[in-house]
Amino acid sequence: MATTTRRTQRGAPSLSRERIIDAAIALLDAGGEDGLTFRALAQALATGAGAIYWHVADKDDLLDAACDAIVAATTAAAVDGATARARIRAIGLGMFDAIDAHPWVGTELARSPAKMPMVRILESLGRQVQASGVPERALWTATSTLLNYILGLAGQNAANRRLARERGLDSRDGYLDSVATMWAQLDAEEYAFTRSMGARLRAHDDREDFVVGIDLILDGIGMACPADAGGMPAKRR
Amino acid sequence: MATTTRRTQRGAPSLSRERIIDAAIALLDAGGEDGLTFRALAQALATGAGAIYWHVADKDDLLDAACDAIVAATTAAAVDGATARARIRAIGLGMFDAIDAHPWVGTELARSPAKMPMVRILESLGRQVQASGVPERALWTATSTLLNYILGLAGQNAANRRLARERGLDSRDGYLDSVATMWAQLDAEEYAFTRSMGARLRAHDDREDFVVGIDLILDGIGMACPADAGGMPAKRR
DNA sequence: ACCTGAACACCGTTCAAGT
DNA sequence: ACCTGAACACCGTTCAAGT
Repeated sequence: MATTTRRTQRGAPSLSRERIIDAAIALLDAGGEDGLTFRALAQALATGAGAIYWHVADKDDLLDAACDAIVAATTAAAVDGATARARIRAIGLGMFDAIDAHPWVGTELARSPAKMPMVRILESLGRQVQASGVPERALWTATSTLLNYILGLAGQNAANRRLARERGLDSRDGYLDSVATMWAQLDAEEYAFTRSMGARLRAHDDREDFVVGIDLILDGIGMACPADAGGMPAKRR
Repeated sequence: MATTTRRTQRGAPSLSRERIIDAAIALLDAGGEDGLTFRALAQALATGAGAIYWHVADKDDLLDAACDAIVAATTAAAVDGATARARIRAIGLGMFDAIDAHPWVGTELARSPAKMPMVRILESLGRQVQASGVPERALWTATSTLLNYILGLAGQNAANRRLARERGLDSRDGYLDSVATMWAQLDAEEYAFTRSMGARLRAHDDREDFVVGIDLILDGIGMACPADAGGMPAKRR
């Protein structure tokens, strides 16, 4: 930020929790989870490593705060949609895109349940599931199934991005290709199903498949599908 | 193993990939992901840290192999069930119990997609989804939705166990209690849904909820429910 | 109150040297 | 072929000392 220099001139504290979190996010985006180091952070902020500990408890605290900054912005933005179903899709897609832009968020979500980021997602989803008319006793199961699905996919996406980066395969296609090739070398009998999915793996669109999965769970919950006439669950897709 | 001593006496190689993996699993079970260290491993095997690198590429390789040993045993054991639906439940529960016994497996699965452990689960699930009569074009989505749900829950369970351990809360109840207490302190309006789920959180049974989630997804897939007369998807639970 | 930066106790990994 | 263990290049975290 250009304002930082001026602020420092005036003698106001040069460091703040917010500046530290912003710098941490920048490092994480640039270099993945390995990119965030107290030494790198200190250098980026032109300070000593120890100074950071005045504003932040430890690395876990910093990671949580960075993750929460992304998740809070995402859940706050995902409010569009005419129906509850559409709004649930929007929340899911918001998380998908956020993790696409910041893969480390997917890893961090898997590491820190029961913290604020998770509560935000739970609250957003739960409200919409409730609004859709799911009966009281099914609310918890329905919402946590959705949440676990989203988290599972988030973790996988994050890990895939990390592996692609480590192997120097920048393009998503190159990475999927290498996985499909590995699948093709599996035993033909023992891994018949996996092998048969190779073509699908190469061709598939993560984001599209993600929404189909959400819809499938919503069907299972028994939530009315807007395309349906009578509001009964869709039978097949 | 008792035979190890004898083997060493005969001058056969004292170290093997298998022995290393077994020792790694023991360390991971005893001390979580932090418990596995090349130094601790070397000490447990009464050898030098460098010797391990003759049998194992690096820590990632070791972690993958340890994870795969657990997952392979789990998928191989989960073959029971009269219907495809029952067999899918068995696979899911097998993974649930394996991660309950070895929480680090949940973390590792989130870290290494497209490796053998994941392929094993994908294959087991996919075969049963296929056997249940899900149409060809829906196979990929149905299977990967199930897989992502299982992985998401696996990761959360693993993280919860790790946090409970770190905070010294051995009992599961104590940990859930601390989370529920945190939820109760949230803003009453902004987090109305989460707060309303506090009682459910304290009372719920992870394992039972897990199966309900699987059933819910299977309903969404449109898989026949054995309890149903006509084989149509259940409408409500 | 806030910052500095050297120091501590660890890591994973490598590698010359041994057998 | 297999093992040893010291050494290297890192970590997160602490803490006396400064302003």
